[in-house]
Parts: sequence; structure tokens; C-alpha cells
Amino acid sequence: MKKKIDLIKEYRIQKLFRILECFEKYPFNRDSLRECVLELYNGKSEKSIFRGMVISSLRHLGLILGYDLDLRLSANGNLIVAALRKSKEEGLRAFRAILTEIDHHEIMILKMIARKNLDFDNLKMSLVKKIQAPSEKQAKERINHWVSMLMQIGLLVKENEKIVVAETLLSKVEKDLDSSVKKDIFEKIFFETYNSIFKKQENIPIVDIPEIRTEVMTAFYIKYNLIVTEKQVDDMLRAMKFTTDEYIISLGRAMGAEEKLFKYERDYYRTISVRFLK
DNA sequence: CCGGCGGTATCAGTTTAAAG
DNA sequence: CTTTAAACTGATACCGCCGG
Repeated sequence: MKKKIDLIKEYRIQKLFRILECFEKYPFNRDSLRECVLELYNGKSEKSIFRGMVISSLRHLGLILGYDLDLRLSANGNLIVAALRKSKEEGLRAFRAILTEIDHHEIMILKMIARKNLDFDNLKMSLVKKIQAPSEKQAKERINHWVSMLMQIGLLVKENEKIVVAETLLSKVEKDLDSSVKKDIFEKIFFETYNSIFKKQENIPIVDIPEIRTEVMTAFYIKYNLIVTEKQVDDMLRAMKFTTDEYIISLGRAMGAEEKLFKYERDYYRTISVRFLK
């Protein structure tokens, strides 16, 4: 069974950073957003750049949500921008965590490379054979782009003619991806965040999960300098007790097919609500 | 001559505008 | 108001120009 890899058309990370900043500036504002993005490509056409490259790449990477007028950052996309505000290196750290998480779960290039000891070209060829794509040319393009992104974030390094995994860096990333040390703080931040959104929306207790993900992740990052991805939020939320003598958490279903729903047991949910008993 | 950037053709759905 | 046409949107595969 060959793996499927999406084609990331825009894979230059510095460019993606600037695009994400446009999304942060103009959520739900397609016109300004499009203008902001096209400025980065000095006036190229919206069809090829905005629709053909930017939107599809960011969606494949899970960094944006919504269609036409509703385009906006996902929680992961927002985390990158928040980190970027601190420094470029921090932005890379966030991006690295998110990309590595995708790689570990879907593509596994890093694991494949760690096992082999091939030169660059042979390595790429062996990867190309393992993925499913419409043509060999397409497979090559996909692998090239993913490998390039892993190099840009520093997880793959050229060493003479060989290519190796930067183990020290990878272990740092894996620390960022490990939620076991964050569980204790999670409940505290989750309830604080819930309450602040609850107040913000004038005491309406039903909170959108994509929104609370964003806020929880930002709080973790700003207050504790900890990277928490969407997946980690979902994992830690699933691990919580939903019913105690202090509170009851309930989940709300989505109306139709939507993106990035919260999976709990066998179903997908869109909203969350907490009733405090004391 | 090669490859990367990004242009293009195309498609299936939608949405909007124009025409009747 | 209803029908018809045009434009828009997101996505995909493949192509071609240009710089090194």
C-alpha cells in the first residue's frame, strides 16, 4: 500500500511565513487577503498564485480553515504566526513541530531516512517508489518538495553527498511534540480559556472547538513558551474526565461536513460546553 | 541543458448577473 | 419571477520560460 502525499506547491518556508501573516491580518476578508498575498508575488495573477498555489498548499498543511469569504488561520497556522512574532527562529520551531507531526503520522520520510544510508539521489528514488501519485514525475515533485521543506527547517542535513537526519534537533522537536509533561497545566489553561471565551461571547456557554484550540495553544505558548499543536490539544482534551463532581463537559455535533472537527470516541464534534457544578 | 517557479488548461460545483 | 449565461472558486496535473 503506497502512501499518498499531497503536492505542496508553495513550499518555500520564508514565503509561507509572510503568507501566514497576511492570513492573520485579514481573516474573513478575502479581498484584502488576496491583495496582501499577491503583493508577495509582485502582482502575479490570483488564479495561479492565490487559488492555484497558496490556498491549496496551506490547506494541505492544515494551516488554514474555511472557503471563499471565510478563509482564516487554523489553530496550527495561528501558532506559527504567534511564534513568528517573537522571532524567526521561534517561527521555525513551531513550523518544525507541525511538519514533523504530519510526517510522523502520514508520510514518515524522517523514519524512512533514518533507516537507510543512501546518497541523496538514491534516497529520493527510494522514496518516490513508496508513494502513490498520478505519474512518476508527480511523485518526484511531491517528494522533492517535502524533502526540501524538511531541509529548510533543518531536520534533514546534507553531509557530503549523503543526507542525514539532524538527531539533536529532532529530539528537541519531539520534546515539543510530547504532551505528557503538559497535561497538568492543560486543565488549568483549558478552563481559564473556556471562561474567557464564555465572557467574551456574553455568557453563551457553547464554544467553538477550533476557537478554543487556538486560544489554548496561544496561552501555552505565550505564558509557558511551550509548543502545543492541535493534535496535542485534542489528545489532552480526550484524556480529561468529562464528568466529575465539579463540572460536566458536553460536546455538540456539527451540522454538516466541516473541517478539523474534534474526534471523540466514534463521532466528530464541533462545539464544547462546560457546566460548573460549584 | 536542467530544474524551479509559477503559468495554464481543465473540471466540477457554486454563485452572481443578465435576459426573457 | 424564472431561466440562461457568465463568472468565480478550489483543486489538480502538466507544461514552459528563464536563469544559472
